[in-house]
Amino acid sequence: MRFSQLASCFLALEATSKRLEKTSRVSALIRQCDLDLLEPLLLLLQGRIYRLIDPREPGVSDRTMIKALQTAYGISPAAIETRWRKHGDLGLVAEELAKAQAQVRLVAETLDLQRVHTTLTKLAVHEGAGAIDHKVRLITELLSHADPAEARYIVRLVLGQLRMGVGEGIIRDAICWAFLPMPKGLFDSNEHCDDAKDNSSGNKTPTSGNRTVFTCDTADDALIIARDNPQALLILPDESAARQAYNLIISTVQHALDVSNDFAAVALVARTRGIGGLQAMDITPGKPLKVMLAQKAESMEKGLASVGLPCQAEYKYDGFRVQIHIDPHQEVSIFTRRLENVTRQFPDIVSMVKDLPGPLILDAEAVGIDQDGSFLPFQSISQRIRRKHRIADSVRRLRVQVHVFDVLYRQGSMLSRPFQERRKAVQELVPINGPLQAATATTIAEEKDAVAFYEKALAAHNEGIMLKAFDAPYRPGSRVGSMVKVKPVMDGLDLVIVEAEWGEGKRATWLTSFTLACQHQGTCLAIGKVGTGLKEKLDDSDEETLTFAAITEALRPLIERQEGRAVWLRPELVVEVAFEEIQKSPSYASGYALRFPRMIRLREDRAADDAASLDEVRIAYEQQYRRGLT
DNA sequence: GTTGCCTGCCC
DNA sequence: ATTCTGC
DNA sequence: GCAGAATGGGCAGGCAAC
Repeated sequence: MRFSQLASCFLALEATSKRLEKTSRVSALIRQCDLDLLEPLLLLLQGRIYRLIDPREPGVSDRTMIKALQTAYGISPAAIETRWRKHGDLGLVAEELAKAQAQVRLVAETLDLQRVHTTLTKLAVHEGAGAIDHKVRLITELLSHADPAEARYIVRLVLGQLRMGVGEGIIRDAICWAFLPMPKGLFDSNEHCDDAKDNSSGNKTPTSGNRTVFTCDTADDALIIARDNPQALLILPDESAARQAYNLIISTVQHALDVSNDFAAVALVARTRGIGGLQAMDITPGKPLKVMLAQKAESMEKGLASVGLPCQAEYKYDGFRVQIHIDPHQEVSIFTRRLENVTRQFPDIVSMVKDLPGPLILDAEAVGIDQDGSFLPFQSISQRIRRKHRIADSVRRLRVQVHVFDVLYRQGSMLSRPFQERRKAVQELVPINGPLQAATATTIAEEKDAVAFYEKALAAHNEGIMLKAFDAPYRPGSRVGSMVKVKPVMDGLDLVIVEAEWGEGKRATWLTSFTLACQHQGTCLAIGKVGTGLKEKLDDSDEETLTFAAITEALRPLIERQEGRAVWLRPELVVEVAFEEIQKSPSYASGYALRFPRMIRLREDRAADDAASLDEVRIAYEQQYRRGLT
């Protein structure tokens, strides 16, 4: 397959926000792709170079890419930054430069998909001195053969930012559309689907001919027929049944992805062994699963409404997520939320669990504790997560305590078991106290129970609580309403904007990142940046809406100097910023920084002198750890 | 030899 | 991590 | 209701620049 085919698919995907159209285009592409190219194709469609579980990384981001563009197109870094500021996307910069060069350059080899992927793979080679030069050469080599559209996507692939609105959901659905039996009549009325099919694969798609029509009474019947007849076209009694059947087929693929985290393997099984093959795929202790994520609740009331009563509440610990595996040989491995293997970094956790009855998969939070057993701030424990050297030393200095809150595998997969049952397994497996312990939890019958437990959690220096629906299955990688977090709302601070940066992607024409400062003896001391909380679109029903456009215009007259994407401002505009915590900062001039900052509103009534002073920040810093003790 | 920028990944 | 947005 | 794309601070490691 030529890389240009992928590039033109990317162009079409970028041009629409409609999910069905995206799904249709992706499915057309994977349907016509040779089976041995499925792996690179599916990776590149996701904007990845390596599989999720592959520990390799390209090691190239903005700065190295600017060097590569400099080498490839002979343009100075300053000029590249200027164009970056204009387009908000280095891929678009490359495309522009490639266009300008196309007139001078004579021949170009055509790039094929396999070659592009293989070359990108080589970015990860670590070879000490000269590594950056090597990466620059690899990128330059690809760009020298790329037409403008290809250049755009080569750059974005290297940076891991396709910005096409295509994620795992659409690729999952596309695998279904391409390789599995489908109910008739669901998307026929959607013109885009037919469109894409006709355009890119004509009438001879592997699955469109020779279809046997089956009439099914229910969605469950349809799934059975689909399993036994890979070429089936399913006729359901009505649209609702057809949709149910479709959802069942999608869930089958989702299940296979959940347990494998490997799109190419799943696509191959779908193509060669159909639904039965997908259903037979199962969790393998030792292979990581994605973790289930919690939604944030605006209040206790809304949180409880989301999970339903009665429910379970747990402390929300300020540590990091660990998925602990014991395989059939009783070998332990530990994975982070992003499926990084951190077993080597945590020998202490390995010894905590090594005598549990495997095979087993536990979901837990690891928290740092000091000599007295009180919690350490997240910054401390984070020193251990990526450590490669002097690990034994760090194990001695930074002790961890592991709070187990879920069991995903115990005598078989527990994913579809109700949470209540999984939680019972936690209690059977893990003690209440000690270095490895069950997360502190309670049953909530009504709101006042939850409030009392929440107060207790805060008094014990936790971030807040988790609320979990008793009957919910474990949904790897999803952020669903059956699991919510409730955290305190912190007071905001009024701070002055002293610098800003132009945005990227769809926010390229606005200032989108703002450096904040507090006051100290007549000068501004930086305390961090904020770049979220503002809206892209004006909300007519809300007079107070703060948009990127509005703040950009408010700041424009204050611009003193610009360089690349950076903007220096006269410190006049005051904004209210919310945050979770004030931290000691090793980098900001004030000595403090805000954890999870977000913009609340403009304070046009305030002058720079009215912004928070360093003393106020210091007081807020000291004060925050007393919360919940009163 | 030391410092500082860059990257990726925790939150 | 938080937040906003489109389907 | 969910996925995706914007954006935050700080950490270790690794390379380049000094």
